[in-house]
Amino acid sequence: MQIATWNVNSLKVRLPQVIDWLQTSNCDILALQELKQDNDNFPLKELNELGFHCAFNGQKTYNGVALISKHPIHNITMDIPNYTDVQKRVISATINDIRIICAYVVNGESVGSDKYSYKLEWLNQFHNYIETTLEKNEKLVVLGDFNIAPNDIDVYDPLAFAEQILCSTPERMAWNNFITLGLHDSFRLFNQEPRQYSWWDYRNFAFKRKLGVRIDHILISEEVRQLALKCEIDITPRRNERPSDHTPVVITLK
DNA sequence: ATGGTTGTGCGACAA
Repeated sequence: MQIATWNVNSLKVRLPQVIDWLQTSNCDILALQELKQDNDNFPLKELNELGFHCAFNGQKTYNGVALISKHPIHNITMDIPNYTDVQKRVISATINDIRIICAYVVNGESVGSDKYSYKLEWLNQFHNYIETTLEKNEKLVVLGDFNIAPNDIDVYDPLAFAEQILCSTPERMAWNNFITLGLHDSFRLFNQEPRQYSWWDYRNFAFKRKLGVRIDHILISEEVRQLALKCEIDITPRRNERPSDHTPVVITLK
């Protein structure tokens, strides 16, 4: 059983790549972020015809998240309950007895900006939502674009990124608060190497120059950790024509 | 590099 996360930066543009990747990877559950389209435009018919179940929470132009699954999707929850947020960033559901939370965390633009304040408040609300969910679901996977590089090893130039967006102490504290809940950074359970990135800026040939950041993550509860066989970043889609700036991260469970 | 590129949607804004 494979579960993956991928920020596609426009599902409209990336749909052929998503379908191609679903078929070549043989992934069971794919969590998408940054659909950048409203629900009326979600390619439901096309994905259904290929045998996938879908749940989606989109909006025009920005944000938007979805779950695409070979298995039926149950108990779908949109957004963070009891937190008023017009931006569509979260969708949760149960698939094969595993509770899945797919998130597109606020980017935050730059430290000290209004968007940064929103990011920190959003992360606090998200933490509370995960905590509540964990009380009711032993098998939990929280995955998506976290827009946080947890440690200096996750950044190509730690000095340049020090206390900047994606790497600031308050953001990393928010990440550590997820870990304190008992969740594991599944990628680092299996790989301690540097230069393991999930996002590369479109500008300055960042991908070719291997200047990336690891900001897309799969957090797993202890009960899921017992099932985990591996977690890998698949950089092949980043080599596509007209790629997303992010690439998929995939966990394999027993 | 206070630049650079991509996406939405057609001018800015977001990332």
